[in-house]
Amino acid sequence: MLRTNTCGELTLQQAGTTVTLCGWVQRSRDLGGMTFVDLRDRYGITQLVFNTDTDKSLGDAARQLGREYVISATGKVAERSNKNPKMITGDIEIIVEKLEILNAAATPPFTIEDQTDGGDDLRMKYRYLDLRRSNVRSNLELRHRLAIETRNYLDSQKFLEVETPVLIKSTPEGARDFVVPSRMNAGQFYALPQSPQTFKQLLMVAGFDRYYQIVKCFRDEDLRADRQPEFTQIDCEMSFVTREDILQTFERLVKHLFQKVKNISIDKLPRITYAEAMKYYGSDKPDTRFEMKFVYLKNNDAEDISPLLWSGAGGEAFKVFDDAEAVIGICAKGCAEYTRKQLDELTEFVKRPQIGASGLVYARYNTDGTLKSSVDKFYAAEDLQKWAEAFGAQQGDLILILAGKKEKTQKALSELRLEMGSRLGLRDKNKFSCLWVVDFPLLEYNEEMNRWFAMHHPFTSPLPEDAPQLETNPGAVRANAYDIVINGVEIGGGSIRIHDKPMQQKMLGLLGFTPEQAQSQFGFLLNAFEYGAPPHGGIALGFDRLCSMFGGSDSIRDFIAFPKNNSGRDVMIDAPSEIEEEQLKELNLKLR
RNA sequence: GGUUCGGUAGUUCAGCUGGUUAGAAUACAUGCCUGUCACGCAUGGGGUCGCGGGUUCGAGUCCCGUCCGGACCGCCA
Repeated sequence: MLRTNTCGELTLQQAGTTVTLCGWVQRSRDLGGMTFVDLRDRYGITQLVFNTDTDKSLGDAARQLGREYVISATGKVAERSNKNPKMITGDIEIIVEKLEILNAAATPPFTIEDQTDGGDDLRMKYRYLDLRRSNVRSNLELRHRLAIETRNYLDSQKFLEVETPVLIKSTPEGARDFVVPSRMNAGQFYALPQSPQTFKQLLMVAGFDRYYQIVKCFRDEDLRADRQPEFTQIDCEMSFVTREDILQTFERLVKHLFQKVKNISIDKLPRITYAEAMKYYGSDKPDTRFEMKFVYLKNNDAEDISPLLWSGAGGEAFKVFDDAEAVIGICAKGCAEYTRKQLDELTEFVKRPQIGASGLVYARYNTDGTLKSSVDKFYAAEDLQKWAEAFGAQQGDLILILAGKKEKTQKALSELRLEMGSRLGLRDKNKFSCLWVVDFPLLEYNEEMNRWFAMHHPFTSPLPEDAPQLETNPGAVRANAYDIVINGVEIGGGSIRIHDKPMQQKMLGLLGFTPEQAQSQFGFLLNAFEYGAPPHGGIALGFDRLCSMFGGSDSIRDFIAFPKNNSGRDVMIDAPSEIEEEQLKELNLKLR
């Protein structure tokens, strides 16, 4: 060993002993007669002292040290005359007797500090320097902790970790596949898995009973702050279970992780249906750290919500509301004081093309009890009063209303709800609100493609009570599927799978596969179902998202050692890149 | 494929309505300094204003194109 100790562990207890530390020069402070050097490794920072009086040449050598030099220093641990309470090793310092430069370093392009001066692009290009920063390192330590605790829990529940192949077969459903040409099979391609879905089901057929894998998955789609082309899932599957068993097993996993990693106790996870989520939050992944549920003033296609609109205070009709399929609003507590400018900002917000509302109606419930709205011209005071009641609004609150096509309005209002939540400081990164969303629709109709698509995936089973409707009214069939949502982020999802061949064939038929296509694409699975497939179901949790959630960040990139940028590039190694003509030839590929 | 914001010193940024020698902080270098810990003080070097074209007497600034990066929409079963 080149060292006797690390830079994060020495205290007064070791005072007087001679130690050798190795690490990187964080910073040096040259005071003329003496020089202080902060030596850093993964474990912490320890101060080295050089005194010219004691050893002139050693003092001069210390002055020559640049940032990020790799050095070895031997000396006595001594109590400091000026202690630094901010440092773990702040009580001691090393009076250096021997200094060795193990490797000099060029000046780094950005500062290796918690608050670095480097931008994202530069940090990614020199990611190995970025990873030296303690906050990035602690993100990866958190990731490690979560992986360990996940394995501990699943192991305790008799789950077996089994590796599944990475070179598999391309399928037309779902996301775009990454594709790998096969040299030995000219003109043929492997695909990288979007998830080990079919393999884990085959493991159930094989009788493995409980499987998990912390596994890389690949999707060739555009990136986001929370989406990488290669990402990691906690992938799980269980046999002989009901939905209830799975929800409880993984609810306990989530509680275990919060308890062990963050020391937070989580209550029983509430469950809401997809229909309720859409109705009250306009989203299938509601952020339930705050209420602010939708209130419907009008909803043409629901009988349970009576219209709360009476148009024509001044004999004039408000066409926007009269023509709308739905008129929905939220109540922002204590926002009646919003200025014209703030309201204009909100209007701009909902009118952005990404959200696409055509306008925003507001009503202030003033502290004097009067109601002032942007549609006073069309509605009498008593109408507004009825709205306020419907919203449960109190004096000082602000009601914000959108109108239009129902689904679009729900979606837009969902964005506005989140925006208001943020403005009101209701989305605290240190608070966690988890829930299950259940009973998703099994199928979605795609108008462009003119056919049904699986909302989850083609192996999801319908709810037994809805299955008879598969032929007659596929759109109404609910799936035996569930998502786990934390703070408005979809952390994971799964379902009870189809485990018999006729149902799977029917499902693939609904999705537009001919029997021949079904056989050629998924024959291995259909055949396996003939040989005693147990009832089974499972879930997959987005591990990167889980890490960023626990770390209180919106971006998963800081929780991945070597992430890709927005265009799917690794700017450090400069991938993807062109390949040699020779390689192309071997692979039987020709570029256009 | 689309919307939007940005690209100026090693780095992070400022740069007004187009106008004289493009600034700050930090980093770096040199010197001084014996208890610093974001040490301090002084001095200094450092710029293809992403790239190409246009408008103009004059462009970092305006226009067009292009490249790169960020956020978002589409997409992501």
